[in-house]
Amino acid sequence: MEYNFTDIERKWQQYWKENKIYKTQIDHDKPKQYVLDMFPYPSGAGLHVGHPLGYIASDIYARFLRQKGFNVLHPMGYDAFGLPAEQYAIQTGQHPAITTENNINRYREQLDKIGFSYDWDREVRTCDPEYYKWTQWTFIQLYKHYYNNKTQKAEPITELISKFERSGNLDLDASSDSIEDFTAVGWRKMNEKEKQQTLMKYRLAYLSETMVNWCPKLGTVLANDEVKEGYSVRGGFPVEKKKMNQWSLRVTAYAQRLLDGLEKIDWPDSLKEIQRNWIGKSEGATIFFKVKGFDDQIEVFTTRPDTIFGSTYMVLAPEHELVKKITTQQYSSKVEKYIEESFKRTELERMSETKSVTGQFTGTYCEHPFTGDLLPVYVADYVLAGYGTGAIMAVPAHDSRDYSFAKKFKLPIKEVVTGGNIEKGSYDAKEGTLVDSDFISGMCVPDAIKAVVKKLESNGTGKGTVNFRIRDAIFSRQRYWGEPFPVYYKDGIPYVLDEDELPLELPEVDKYLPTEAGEPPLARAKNWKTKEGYQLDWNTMPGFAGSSAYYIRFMDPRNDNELVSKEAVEYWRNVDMYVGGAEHATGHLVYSRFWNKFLYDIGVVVEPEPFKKLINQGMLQGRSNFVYRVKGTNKFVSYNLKENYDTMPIHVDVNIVDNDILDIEAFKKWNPEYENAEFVLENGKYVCGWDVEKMSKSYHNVVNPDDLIEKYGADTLRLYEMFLGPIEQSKPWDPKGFEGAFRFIKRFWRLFHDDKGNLNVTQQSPTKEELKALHKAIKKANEDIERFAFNTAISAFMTFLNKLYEYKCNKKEILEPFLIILSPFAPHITEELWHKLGNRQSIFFSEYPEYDESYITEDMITYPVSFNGKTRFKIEISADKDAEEIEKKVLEAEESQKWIKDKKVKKVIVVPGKIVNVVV
RNA sequence: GCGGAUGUGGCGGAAUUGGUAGACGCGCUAGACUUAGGAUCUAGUGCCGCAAGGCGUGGGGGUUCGACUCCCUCCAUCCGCACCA
Repeated sequence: MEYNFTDIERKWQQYWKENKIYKTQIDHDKPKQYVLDMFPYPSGAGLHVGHPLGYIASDIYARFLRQKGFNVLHPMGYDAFGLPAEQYAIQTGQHPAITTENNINRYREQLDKIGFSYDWDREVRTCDPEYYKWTQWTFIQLYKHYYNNKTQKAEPITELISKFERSGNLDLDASSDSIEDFTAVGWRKMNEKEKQQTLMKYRLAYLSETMVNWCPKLGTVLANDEVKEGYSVRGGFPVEKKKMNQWSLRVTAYAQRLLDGLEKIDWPDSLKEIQRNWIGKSEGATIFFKVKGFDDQIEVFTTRPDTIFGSTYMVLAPEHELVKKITTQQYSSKVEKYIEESFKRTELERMSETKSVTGQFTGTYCEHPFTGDLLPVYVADYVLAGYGTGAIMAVPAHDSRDYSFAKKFKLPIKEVVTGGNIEKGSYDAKEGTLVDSDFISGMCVPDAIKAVVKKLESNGTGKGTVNFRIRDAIFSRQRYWGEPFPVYYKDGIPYVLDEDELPLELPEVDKYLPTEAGEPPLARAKNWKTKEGYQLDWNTMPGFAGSSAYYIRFMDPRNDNELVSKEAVEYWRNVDMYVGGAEHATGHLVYSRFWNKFLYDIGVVVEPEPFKKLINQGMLQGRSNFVYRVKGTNKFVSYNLKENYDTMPIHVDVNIVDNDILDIEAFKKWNPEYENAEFVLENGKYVCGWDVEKMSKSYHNVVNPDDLIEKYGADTLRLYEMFLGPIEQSKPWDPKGFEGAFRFIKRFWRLFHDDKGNLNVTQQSPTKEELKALHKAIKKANEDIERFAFNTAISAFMTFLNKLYEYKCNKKEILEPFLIILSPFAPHITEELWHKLGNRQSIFFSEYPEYDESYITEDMITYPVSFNGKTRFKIEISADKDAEEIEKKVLEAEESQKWIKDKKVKKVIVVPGKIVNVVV
């Protein structure tokens, strides 16, 4: 009898569900482990085989840890707000809640078939009011806090107010928008509106008029991480800059802590590096340059204060606030024209024209703070408004961009650091000696930097500064399908709702489109007002709002009184193992770290970092097949004959190709165009070409997990996905290799049965050899699961199974532990056999077998003997022999003579237990 | 341009600390059972060579008794960032 996986898998999935095998509760007697997958956005396309890769890995890990005695939290939910459901709603009028619900049900069905060990009682959906109540709650807390740089944490805005009342903002060091100094008297003189406007500049969630990424096609603004190379990540639509009044989160306040925290977490280096670049810390100096003829100063940021004596002109970004003010009459029309043109150019054009430099002289000059020389001030869009101060001191000799600008506008180039050739190009390296630089001449670059900063600070013309590239996250979206802001407007001033009014539920609208006036969809909602009649905010929150704290909510998902109870958060603390794709490096993984740090500051969570260890699963690529059509005909040539014809390759559905042999009949039916196709065969077969590509419908190489489960079963799918290779690597899906995993499952089943399909397991005591094989497998499985190397663990199981066939072993004492160590990988077949052997409880309540070293140690060791590093023969030597005896044995051996012959033995290296190397 | 990663049979990959390179699986070859098999089992399978033997972890160089592993250098591929001052 063959293994009937369909019935057996269904049976146990049912059993696990009914008996709530995976239900998890706080248990103070057991150590906890929190194993989490990045929860999916439930798309309409369903899961393909690449999707569950990480879920399978974490599931194996979670099951393993349970058997090792840990209390494991392993939940799953849905990141359910988002654009695709809303776009679909715009097209069809179907409410996004319905689309989302349908997609979730489909996902759930697919997930269930794979046999995951999630505690579904903890499921959360970000679009559920019970859930987003706490997203809104956190927003309110962000609104009610500011960041105190002195204490390096978020503090209540009420404390800020009392500081203002005491001494204005004079001795305050807080993260804020640019703001003028005011005294306590000044504060008291402000009216309500002015006070609110002032506070807004300090809040961690704040409303401000800023340059945003506006995507007209999506009708919304986007955060920086949602834009890539001038296009929206979702949808790929062009994005432009626009000034708008928007909510933002003051992520920049946490920049240093976000950077420092990376040191303490176990994440892939590449991912940490991406975050470091994103945060973009650079140390340097801000320097003030007096503008001649004005009271104003231009503040610049530079990482190379040492090159200050090489500065020959100044540049302001077109958006810089001083540009208009300081431009002389003579140049004003030219400057205005330049600014206008540069605004017209989209980000995209600006980027594609990297090489050509543009700019315009303003007619004004600045004074050099040390020499008093006059430097011309230009406006040019190679200087970005959003970075540093939006102004630079140009040092053409030591900055390649300044160099090409200087060349174009015939500005002087003055070398101040040795090592380059300024005739040919700029010398940007931080190595060399300062020259022609007054008090720093003769110093090396690092010393010169320090000396200049010191001087700037002592004469008040500048100071040492740290600058970050990371920007505050824009938090408003002009879309329907997201969390409404718990915000209303009174006399044009925003206020947040009381916490007991949450959740503020998403209202119904007649259309999911902006209004005629261009207002967001929520402006369509009837009576979108507080009970006092104040207008509620029309924006909704972005995708990362709901995903920033879902791992916290999983700890206590049904708590209606708080985001998470003290008891739950103190027990589960944070995620021990987080598995997901690297594409979230600058989005979700930055925001949730920020969100967590804020919640940490206000005492909601107890760990400064949300995800202790993180593993990125690689992508599963598709393996595409091709047929070769003779150009201009309906004739197809087999792969190895195609050189004789003028052909073009055409993607063919991988489902009608087996082992690269085309099913010709299926091909004819596949597309009516090919119904009468002719074929040039080799050996009576049509051989297809192949290539590894992205898995995509248009390449006809998508593999669907449901089809595979139907044909081979979930255990085979799980096993094969893990066997393919290291989890973090991208690798192609080989449909043929899949059958190897299936063979293993079938062979495993047969080990327990006789030819007639009856259970056939004996009570005999195992031999030494059998025990050795078992304990080797236990050891290997243990080590490999711990380092997430599931592919090698599976090959150890295969080796073990091969051994048992060799020994013809069907002894319970060996097979039962084998079931347990295989069960995290193949839960269904092992559960079935476990029960067949007479066990009553689920195999997942059994204890992981203990590995015993004594079974593995060998009496005899086979030493490879090499001569000059080349292995020549092997020799068996008793394990208790010491190096001297081994050397003697080896040299006496007959085979040795052949390699020594007349040569002299110079040296013999013996590594006991490993190898022998003879140098002749 | 900057930063990171990866290069091992026909293919996916293994070698955890410098110690038998190619485990395990796919594919392939031959055979057994079979009406048949795309089921199962047995044997073989890095390359060259009849063999002895030689060559072999992207290329070149180095350290070492010994290098996929460490160092230098070059090449290729992938990913991230990109006028970031």
